[in-house]
Parts: sequence; structure tokens; C-alpha cells
Amino acid sequence: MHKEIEKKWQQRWDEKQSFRAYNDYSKPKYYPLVEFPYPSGQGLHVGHPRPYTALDIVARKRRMEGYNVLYTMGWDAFGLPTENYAIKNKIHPAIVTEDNVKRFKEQLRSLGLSFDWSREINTTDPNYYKWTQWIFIKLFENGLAYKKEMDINWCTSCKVGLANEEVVGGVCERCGGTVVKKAKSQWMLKITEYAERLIDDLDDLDYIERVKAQQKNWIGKSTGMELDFKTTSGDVLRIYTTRPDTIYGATYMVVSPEHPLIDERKDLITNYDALMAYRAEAKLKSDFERTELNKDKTGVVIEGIKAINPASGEEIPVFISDYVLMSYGTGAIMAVPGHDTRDWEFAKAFNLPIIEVVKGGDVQNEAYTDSEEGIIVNSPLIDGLSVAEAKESIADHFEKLGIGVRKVNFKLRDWVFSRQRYWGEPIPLVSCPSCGWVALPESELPLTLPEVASYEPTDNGESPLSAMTEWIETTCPKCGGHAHRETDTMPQWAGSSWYFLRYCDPDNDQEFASMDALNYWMPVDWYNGGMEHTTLHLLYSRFWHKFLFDIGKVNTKEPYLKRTSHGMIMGENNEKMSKSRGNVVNPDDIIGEFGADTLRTYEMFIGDFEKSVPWSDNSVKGCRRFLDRVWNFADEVVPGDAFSKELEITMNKTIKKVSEDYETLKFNTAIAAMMSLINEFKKVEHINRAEYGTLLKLLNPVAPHITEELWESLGFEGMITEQSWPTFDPNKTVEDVIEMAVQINGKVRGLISIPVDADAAAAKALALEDEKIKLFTDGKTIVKEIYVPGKIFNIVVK
RNA sequence: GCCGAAGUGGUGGAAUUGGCAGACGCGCCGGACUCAAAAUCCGGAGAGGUAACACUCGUGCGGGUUCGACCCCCGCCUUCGGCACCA
Repeated sequence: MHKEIEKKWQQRWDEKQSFRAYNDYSKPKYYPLVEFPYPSGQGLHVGHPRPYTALDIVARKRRMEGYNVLYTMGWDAFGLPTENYAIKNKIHPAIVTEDNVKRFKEQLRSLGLSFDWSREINTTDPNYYKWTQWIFIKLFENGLAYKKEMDINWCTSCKVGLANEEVVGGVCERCGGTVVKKAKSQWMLKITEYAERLIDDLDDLDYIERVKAQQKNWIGKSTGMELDFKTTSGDVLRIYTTRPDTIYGATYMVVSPEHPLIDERKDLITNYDALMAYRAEAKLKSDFERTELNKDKTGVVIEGIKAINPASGEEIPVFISDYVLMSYGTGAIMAVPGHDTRDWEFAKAFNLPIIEVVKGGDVQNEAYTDSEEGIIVNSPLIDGLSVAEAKESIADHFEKLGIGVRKVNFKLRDWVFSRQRYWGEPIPLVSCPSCGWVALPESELPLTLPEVASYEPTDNGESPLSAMTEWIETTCPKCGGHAHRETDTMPQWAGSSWYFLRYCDPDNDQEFASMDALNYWMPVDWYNGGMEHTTLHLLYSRFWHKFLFDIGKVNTKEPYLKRTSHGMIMGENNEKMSKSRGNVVNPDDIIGEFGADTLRTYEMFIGDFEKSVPWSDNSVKGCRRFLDRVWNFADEVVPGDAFSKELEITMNKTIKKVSEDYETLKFNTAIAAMMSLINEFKKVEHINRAEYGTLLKLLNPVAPHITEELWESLGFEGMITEQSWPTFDPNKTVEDVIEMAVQINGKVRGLISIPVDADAAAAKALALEDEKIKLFTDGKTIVKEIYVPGKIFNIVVK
């Protein structure tokens, strides 16, 4: 039954192009966006439809409200799993991708999502990645792409570079071999140049708070100063600190094991070998392991060089330790064990002096760090000042002396943009011996991936493309001389950093999208995606968008007006769904047995949309039962074009509730309200066409097929998809008389029937008539009455 | 470890955001229909307590604020997401 109905309406929507987004700029537009999937070999699992259905509900509601809606789908198809599958099975990744996309698309279509499939895009399509390459060239031309030596994970036995994910517990996931850091010259994007704006512009956006907080913390802005420490070797060690006020407590220094001073002053250092041994050890650890707070602090003192505290003039030792990273600040810190937890632990481990410079804690027992209101002590220049005052005063002092400067720092690091892989966009640059790095002219884009015999990374750490001599050898676009192509490819993040722009104008072969189309459709009105994309993808795409704004290619400084997040759907055992755990549920099975409408209803009813939730096969039935009940009522509908007196309030209330809940991600309570409405329908003599038709419209975004079918079979005009959204009369959403709880000392002891707008005196009179209330008030004195109209009446007695 | 969330019956969750905790659904129990089962329909239930009421307890744990706390504050515990080459 459901199979025929669903097929019928999916075909009819196609024929009538019901969900086509027209570039009809006279109508108000709405642009809802969901994260496009990576088409994996496993096909869709039941987690995918959750966000798609949610915004499908919004999209369908908006169309019924008269908007021109752009809701569409695409494929983020470059990536490691496809490449690894291709290597293993000796199939071209393009073919693997094609198969996966085909399967994903069939599955998505069977869900009855109202995507405009004419705008489908694929990041691996040369007509798409032409523009990804084009944007990269613009970044390069604007000085935002540069080359830098960066460490990659290197498996010493496979002799390949590994993604972080492929390094499990410090060893190679495939062969168990040792993984080390290996320096490699990589393309970097200067996202740090946008750090300030990426934080500041969040203020005007309607992102859920936790997303904003994650973005802010990831960018990690801190205000402090850079300060020079002289050394006994006659050098200057520049440190970064957010606490210049604690300078007198700096009893030692720590530099990163990679700090250049060590090699520059090799001759003065008497324990160079020990330092080198420590550096080698640190190389094996990730930054994450290095900065862990609760691990034992390790380090080696540099023998032969001491530093001089610029405030106290005392000589202090200099250590190397892995908790100081070369990539943050200046790679050197002043250590104030009295007021920094990691410094304190290090000082304890190495028996270094701990000096109290801010009053309030017991620094011999633990670092005193929450010191914003503390008073400075043991610091001749700033004694008696508050921490805030001292920061300013000492900063002024050092700036005057010319040995320090106020500095804002960010945790955010530049974006490593090179991959030594095959399945990614080729970086469209050539290296010319006389001109340096030169971008390809636009006419040579897209630079397509060459056919190679092996997609396997080479054993020298270079991309598979590096083995393609005839592809690499080229001429310099600038001087015409002999030159080499870049053989690294872009990371998968590239294609997904601008895809929402392409949806606006997907077939344009002159530009990535016309300004007309962008002016009309952008910004995205509502972007929903997983919390797991909150830091990287969201930040990268905001960065690219801001860059495109700066060069005048897009019309808004931010891509997304609103960002919400959905929870994951877990397996029935409440573990993440995965093939290896054997708890994956395939939507095809549910659609086969119960239908797409039931699956959609269940996915929306299953729980709080923003929280993760375990799948339950059993509960699916309940949603099917609900739809069956809706179906069965069709036979009992009587004529009538207005709500009956009996149902008037209920109908208005339900329209209000459902309309509001669809806007606030509360799909579960919207469906519960419609279930309650059906329960009300059972209680009354008749339901008429107005009432039933309204229910169908409210339910349509969730269960589009069955509601279309019922709409048609009852002889309503046109398709339900083309109808306008029901409205309600606010005056008819509340009952005149309500049941109010009466409390004695905060505990509910009785109920009174009272007009909603009654005053306290009326409530009191009614309450004191109540037999049960009398039991609690008789012989007691009323000391206080709290009356909240429409809510509660509380009597405090003694 | 750091950053961000979450913890409510047997179970998924709800609670107008400080005002009757457990809506709605699943599962369970009982009944109707049936030769029987399935499906469907009707009814029941947080725990303790009572013949039935009454009453007591109850939103991860321990404190606090308030007439009143799932909701606000302080201190913990557990689980989940992210940690820069998974997407």
C-alpha cells in the first residue's frame, strides 16, 4: 500500500517539478541548507535522514507560506575512504564514487525529500572543482597561501604519510608500525589573518550558543604581551605571556624542544646530546599528548645558558619541555609556578622555587590561578596593585624600556592545505625555476586529475601524482619556460567550504555563481549540521566566504544566518552505529516494511532533535499506527468549512503548537500534538472537512505522501503541497476557565476551576471553599499568598 | 587534559523556561473481538503505603537560594561530541 502511494507521489512531484527553486527574484526567498554527505560505500544509515527530514519540514512549510525555496543536495565526494577502497580493490576512485553516489541518491529519493535535484552538485566533478581551484588561486594571488615546512605523520614501515585518524595509539593503523613526525613542505592558508573577524562577526549571527562558544574557544583569542628575556649567552629570548603581572614570580623559563636557540648556541651548551635525545622523544608525541595537564611533566635543563628576569634581574635556569609548543606564541614561556598549574607541576617535579606574587592562595600547595581580584605582592614595581592594574602598569613599563610589546594571540593556527594523496583537487600551481610558484590561468582550469596506475602514496612521502612525469612536466604560464606542476592535492575540506554558493547557480560555466543569483539567494537562512562539524568545517567555510566577500565575489560577509545542530542516531545498544559494531540500521528496510512516511515521522518523533538518541525498532510501529489512524479517519469526515464549536479551541491550539514547534526544532512535540489531536477526534461525534484538511496540512511536511493521497481522495482541490499553511486565531487558543493547582507551603493540595483572568481575591475565595484546602488551613495562620494568574495559587501557613 | 554538551518511570522522551513532574509514543498488564493467533479497539500503572482514600518519597550525587527548583548558584560523578590529515 505505502509503496504504491509513495511511488505515485514522488513521480507526480517530479513531473510537476513541485520543488524546483526558480530564479524568480520577485518572490521572497528562503534558503535552508543541510550538510551534504560523504557518499560512503556502506550507503545511507538511519542517521542521515534526521537532519534532511528536519529541514525538509521547514522547506515544505516555507513553500506553503509562499516562499521560493532553495533546498537541494550534493556530494562531498573526495576523501580517504574512497581512495583506500580504490587502492584495495584496484578500481578507479571516480568509479567507486559514481557507484556510491548512485546508491545514496536512490536511497535519498525514496525518502520523499523535497530537494530540487536539478541543482545537484558533486565536489569531484571537474566542472565543480574548477571553481574550487579558482578560489585557491585567488587566495594564492592575495597572499593567503604560502609554503611552510610542517610535520606529517610518517609510518616507518609502510613508508607513507598518514592521516591523524590512521594513527592509533601512536602506531600505524594498517601495519602497526612506528609512526614518526616527518617534515614536509606544505601549502598553508592564512586563516589566522581572519581570526579577529571570525570571532567578532559571530555576535550578529543566530547560531545556537554552544556552536558560538566552540568557535570562539577554538580561535582562542588571548590578550597579553611579548617580552624579551636577556640570556647569559648575550641572546634575547622572546616569550609570550597573558600574565605580565606575575613577572616577579618567574623563577625559570621553558622553551619548546624545537626552539632555534638550542642549535644556534650549540657551542655554549654542555648537555647538547641530552637535549637532542629529549627532542627526538617529543617528536613522537602529538601536540595533544604534549599539552595534557595531568601527565607527568618532563624536561631537560639547558646547561651553559641562563636567562635574566627583566624585573628582578635574577639569573634563572632555562629548560626545554614538551608542554611548550613552537606553534603557539613564541615557543618560549616564562614559568610562574605560583600562578600557573602546569608551571607549578613542573617546578615540583624539578624542585624549583615557587614565589607568591598574587595574594589569596597557598602557592606551596597548589598554583593560585583564579586571581582576577588578587593583590600583587613581592613585586617592587607593582606591589599593592590589583591584577588588572598590574597588567597595565607593567606592560607600560616594559614597553617604555623597549623590551616588551602588547600582543593579541590566537590558538587558531593556519590551515595545512596539502595532502599527499590522489583523490583530491589538484593544486593548480606550477613551480618555475625563474618565476617561482605561478598560478595557472583561468583558461587552463579545471586542472583535472591524470589517470595513474596506482593511487597508493609513494614511499618517499610524495603524492601519487609525483610519479606522473608527463603530467608534471609543463611550461610556466608566465615565462613559458620549463616548469613542474604541484603534485599535492587539496584536503576534502576544500570542496565543502563553498558548496552552498554553487547551489545558487550550479550550471554557470563563467563564474562559480552569478552575482544576481547570489544577491537573491544568499545568505543561507538556516544551516543545520552535526556538532562534529562545529569547529573545522564551519570555520573553514566562513573563512573562505569572508575572503570571497573581500574580493567582491559574494555579497554578504557571513554565509549562514542561522546554525542549528542535530544529535546523532545511535544503535539500539546506544553505541555509535558502525559496521564493526554490527548495529547499523538501513533505512531501506524500514521504508520497505513501514514506508517513508513512517520512517520520517519516527525520525522526527524519536526524541529531542538536538540530542543523540538510540534507535528503536519497536517504537517505529507506534508512528505507523498513528499514520494508520489518520488514514482511517478519512471515511468519517463530514462536510463543513469551519471548525466546529467543540473542536475550535483544540484546532487553533494545535495549529499554533505545530507551527511554532516546526520553527524551533521541536518536531517531537509537534507530532505529539497531532497525535493528541487524533485522540480528540475520537472523542467527538463528527469531524468535518475543515478540521481534517487542517490536520493533513499540518502533517504534510512530516508525512508528505500519505497526506497528498488523502487530500486527493477526499476531493480537495489541487495538491496539498500547493496549499497555504493554516493560520490560527490567537483569541481561540486558550480555554476561558482553567484548572489551577492550589498549593499549601509549596505542595499541591487541591485544584480549583477558575477563569483565566480572575484576580487573587477570587482565587482565594474559591480555594478556601475547597474541602481539602480547608483541612490544611483550618487552625493555621495565613502568612503569605502568592497568586500567579493562569498558573498557580500558593498559600503559606503557619 | 582542554573546549562544548547531556543525565527525568521498564523504555524514547514532555514540562508554557522558577509554578500540578512524567504530555505523546513504545513496552508491559487486564478486557473486548476471534475456534485460536495476529491486527484493531477499550481500560490500567513512578516508587512506597492503604480495603480505598490520606499521606510519604521521587528528575545522576552532595550542599545552597526561594513561598515554590528537573529549571538558578557552589562542589562532585558518569556519558557523549571536538581537539587541527576522518568526514
